[in-house]
Amino acid sequence: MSELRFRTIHRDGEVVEVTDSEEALQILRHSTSHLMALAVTQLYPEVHLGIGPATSEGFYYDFQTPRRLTEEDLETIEKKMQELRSQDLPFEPSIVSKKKALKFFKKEGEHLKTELIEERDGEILSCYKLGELVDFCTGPHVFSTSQLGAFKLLSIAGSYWRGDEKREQLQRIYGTAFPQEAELRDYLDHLEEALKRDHRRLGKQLNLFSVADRVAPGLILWHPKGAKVRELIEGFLRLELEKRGYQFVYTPHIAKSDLWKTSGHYEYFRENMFTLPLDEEEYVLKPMNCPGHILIYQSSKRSYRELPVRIAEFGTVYRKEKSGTLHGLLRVRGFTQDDAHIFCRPDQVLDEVTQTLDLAEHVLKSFGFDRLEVALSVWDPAAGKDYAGSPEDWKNAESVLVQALERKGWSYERCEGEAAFYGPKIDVTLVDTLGRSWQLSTFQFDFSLPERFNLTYVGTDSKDHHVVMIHRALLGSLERFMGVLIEHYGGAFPLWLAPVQALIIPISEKSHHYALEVQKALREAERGPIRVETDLRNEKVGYKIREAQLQKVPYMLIVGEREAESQTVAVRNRFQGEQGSMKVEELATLIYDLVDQKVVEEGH
RNA sequence: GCCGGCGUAGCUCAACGGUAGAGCGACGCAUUCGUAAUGCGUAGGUUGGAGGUUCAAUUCCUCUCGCCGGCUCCA
Repeated sequence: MSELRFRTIHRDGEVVEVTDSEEALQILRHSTSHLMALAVTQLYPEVHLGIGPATSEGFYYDFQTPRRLTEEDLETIEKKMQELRSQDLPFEPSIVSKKKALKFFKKEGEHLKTELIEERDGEILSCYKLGELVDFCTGPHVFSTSQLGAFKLLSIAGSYWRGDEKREQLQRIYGTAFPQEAELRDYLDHLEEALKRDHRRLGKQLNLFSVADRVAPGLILWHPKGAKVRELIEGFLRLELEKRGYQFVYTPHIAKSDLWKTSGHYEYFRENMFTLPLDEEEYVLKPMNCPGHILIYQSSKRSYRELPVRIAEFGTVYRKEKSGTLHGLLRVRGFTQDDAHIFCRPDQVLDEVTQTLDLAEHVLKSFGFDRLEVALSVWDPAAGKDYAGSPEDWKNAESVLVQALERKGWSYERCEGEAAFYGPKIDVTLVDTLGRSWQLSTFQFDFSLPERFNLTYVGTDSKDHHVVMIHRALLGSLERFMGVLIEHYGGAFPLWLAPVQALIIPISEKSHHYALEVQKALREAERGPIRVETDLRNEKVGYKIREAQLQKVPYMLIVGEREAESQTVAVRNRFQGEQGSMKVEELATLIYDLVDQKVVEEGH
């Protein structure tokens, strides 16, 4: 981003030189949104204005529109904007009394603006006039439209007024703006690049998974290659968890609704649950794994000596998500959580939480993720919500989470009122290539379920005590994680996760026999099978290589008569190209080393 | 769920009231080839589904299913 600084006009008419580029960019975008609003009101006089802020990627403006605008209208609006910009219109601030402002906007029929002004404290407020458009706005703005940079309108979408789905729906026009034309072009290129990495597109191209109309929306068919990657992810996790004392279980996919009544899900999570009638009974397709794990915990009397008990499951759950929210692998109706529940004594909680954060960090780093954001969600005692657990419980739990975060040295954002009703939590999110945040790891206290199921252990005093329960997931859901992983690597999985690690390419039929020998040797290698396939099709080498490249296979092993003669393979790396010939055992060793270290090669 | 857009061969896309087409892929034949596409041929479609308007619908209208961009919600 270029150094950006310019003079702005503030609400009281003061002229200020903005030197912070980030702030200047925000002002530029906000001012561009006003220009758009002016263009829209000129073209379609019947529209009413909502709000039009700058965002991290650009800007938008919400309009109430009697005639529905479509994508085709964007071009017209953009042209109008260009035209208006060239008139060098000034942004003119004014301070007016609330009373006068209300009178003005009421007269204009701007009921949305009126609503915002009415809720505003104070007797005076500011407006900005651009052309004939007067907007209630605190500014600041650029001086005049000639200061605006390059802009482009991107999309049009619905949005609820004030983000409330019970209120009317407006039309939102998204756009972006940059100081320089070249920066805008770079941004548009970036969007296109992101599109190429879209996991839905790559899922199809690399034959990893699909979603079939005839099955249902939001339910994933994992094809052999996608299933292989998932299996590798699960295998790695299982190993790491078992090392740390987790015990794996399996629990049924359906259970009588009574169980969900006890857990409280039937009451609080009902609209998200699939229910099935069965004879006189009603069954529920499990939306969560906790009740099953709890019943396993409860299957015997637990002594303080055996705590903590850590019960883990790759548990597949089903949730009735709203149809409009479904999105490839990232938002689905059936998904598998890498779920676990820790049952422990109060004095063990801090260590457990800290260890779990350690584990999360280790696991996420192993997959090549290091740009993470951490949020601590706590209650808002003032919200008057129906929280489970006592104020002391909440205070203690929060202090444990904070201590654990401090031990890790993680910076985090404290989100008041964001906790679930049953306990505070730490969430780890990852920002994907399209700039969207996806929650992966979560660590949640639960004050509700131990109560509802009366979960106890026998203490040293031989009396029953309530156990502390923590829900935790590291990858969140395997579906979502797979989606994030695909986009992160643009489909070129690191060697240890690649569904096919090497493709053997015989030069002609004459080398088929040797190719299959190499395949056998690698599949039956001493340190474990290497995932290798052979392309025996009647095609030229170049053709097979091109396809392997497009399939992002880490190694291509070209074999012809020379290689058969010397018992070698000609190695080609998907990023570095030709690597020369080596003995089959040498190649196997190379692969094992890279896999053991979970190396992420250059070129991603 | 809501608002807007879009559904044509396995995939990517043409045709937009007048007999549905291309490239890639698949299959067959020839070729036996050295690091990102060998040539020729063949098959493949109730244009997502149902109804309607019309002499005639892939094209226009209604409903429905699905997908896409957002909003709300969320792993």
